[in-house]
Amino acid sequence: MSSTSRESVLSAARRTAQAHGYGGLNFRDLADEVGIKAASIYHHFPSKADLGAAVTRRYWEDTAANLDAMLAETPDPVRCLRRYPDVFRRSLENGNRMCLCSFMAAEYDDLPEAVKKEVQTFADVNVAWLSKVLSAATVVNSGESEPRARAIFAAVAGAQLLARSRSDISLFDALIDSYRVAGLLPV
Amino acid sequence: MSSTSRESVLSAARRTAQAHGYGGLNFRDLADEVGIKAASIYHHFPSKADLGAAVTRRYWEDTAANLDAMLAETPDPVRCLRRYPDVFRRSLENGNRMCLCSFMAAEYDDLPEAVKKEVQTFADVNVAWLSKVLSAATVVNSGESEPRARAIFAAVAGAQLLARSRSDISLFDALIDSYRVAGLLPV
DNA sequence: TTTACCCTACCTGTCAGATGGTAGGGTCAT
DNA sequence: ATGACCCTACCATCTGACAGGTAGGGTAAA
Repeated sequence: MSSTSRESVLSAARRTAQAHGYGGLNFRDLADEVGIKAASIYHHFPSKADLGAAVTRRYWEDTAANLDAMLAETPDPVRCLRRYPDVFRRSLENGNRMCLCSFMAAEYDDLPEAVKKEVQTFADVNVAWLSKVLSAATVVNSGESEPRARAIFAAVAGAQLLARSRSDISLFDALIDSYRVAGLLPV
Repeated sequence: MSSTSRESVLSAARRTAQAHGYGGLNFRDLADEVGIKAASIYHHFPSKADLGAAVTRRYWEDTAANLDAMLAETPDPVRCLRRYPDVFRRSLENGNRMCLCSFMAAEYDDLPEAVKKEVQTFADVNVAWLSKVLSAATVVNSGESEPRARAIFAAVAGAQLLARSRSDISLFDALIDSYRVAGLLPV
């Protein structure tokens, strides 16, 4: 029971930030959602910046775990790579939300330093995983896997952003498909 | 002399929104920047939503004009296509800012309806232009130019987002380069 | 040409609501 | 009796919005 509030705040904040960004987070609404009072959140997180950093850190930790689980489940690197866009697709499925860190990349100028750091780590985690799987798949010349990983990450994030602005998941699917046709993603 | 304030508000709002989004716009700061009082902005724009829509509309109008000018200046479609990412690069050069409509795509849930409409038009303008130039360049099978146009638009927007989150223009350049290597953009 | 009227552009003053944050106190398990 | 957890009650600040006023310029009937 004890640490449940903290966890609830964390996951409510995550959901909210995926729809409204860091700026859209506020203690009162968060508290209402969790069922405690706004001031009580300060017991778990000394400031909004701390909450933001904790949420973002948890976000990339979860993502890293998901990606590793996916690779364990689908060891064939080409098939696994094929599933990568699903990670971003799921946010859209979940109420037309988007990647927390893409949103925060937009809000970059207004982010506390600690939050910026976690946002960058999210990108690092994705690029590292993609780079590893690309290498294993040998779809790309060795030494080219990291630039390609970055390109895939950026392009998929862009596809999510555009699809969100139309509330249209099929647009996301079409974009990923076009990336494959064009050769950015392996077929 | 008369309509100068309105224009000043419009361009100040554009600069601000490219760094802080629609949510980052506020009448007082805008008024300070322009040199009038906050309430006076209501003389030109009846509400924040109206201001937001006007700014966004002006933004895609300017972009459309820029793209057309570029095509007039560089009629060779392949060479012109090569210059397309520069449109997005310039925002980064200008104080690590980003595309107004990419930012607003993230803020989509909190946007007034009139603003959403203009944001979508911005995407339409870009895709239409890219599609036209892709067709002329015959780098893509006919019928494939529009999906490819969308893919390029989304990918370039994603590259800008990632580069912004690192305040690193050379990362943007590297991403565009990777897109070319991968075959998404013509070399 | 004077009087009456209207328009544009901006101002002062104010308000209600939201926001991040603080002080200090209560409850309950260990 | 100590600390984890949560509360009530505030506060300062910011925000979009509005009411009402003013200064200057144009228009037009008398």
